[in-house]
Amino acid sequence: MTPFKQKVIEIIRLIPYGRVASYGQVALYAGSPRAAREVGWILNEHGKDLPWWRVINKQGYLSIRGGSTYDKSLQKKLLEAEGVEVSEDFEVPIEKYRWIITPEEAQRVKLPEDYLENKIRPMGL
DNA sequence: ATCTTGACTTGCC
DNA sequence: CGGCAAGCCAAGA
Repeated sequence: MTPFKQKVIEIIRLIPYGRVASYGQVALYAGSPRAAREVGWILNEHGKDLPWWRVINKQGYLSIRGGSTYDKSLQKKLLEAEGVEVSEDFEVPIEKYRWIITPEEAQRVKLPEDYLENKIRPMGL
């Protein structure tokens, strides 16, 4: 269990009910802006202990692949149960539901200071 | 040690 | 819209 993994798990647990975050966003908050792929790997491994359905890709699509333990239909159901809109083709208006970390939470997970000073936001925001 | 893969993202046609 | 390459980090072969 690497520190990065621990962080990622911590971050994902911070995502509130009814909100979503992208893989890249989680990676960013965990201190490695480009480790989005690793986030997916971690979710696949620790999904059972996490609100895995609140993590989607940046374009708003549910990224789960066929072979995974989890599937899009279940994710769609779980999201809708929290009030998040999911279209027929599994697209979510992510900007509408995106979770932005608060300074308090950032401190709790020891997010490097410059992330806050520069007011770094999720990629593309 | 080296190479491939992946629930990703971005940039460049 | 769509495809493709590169970057990233860890796991497995």
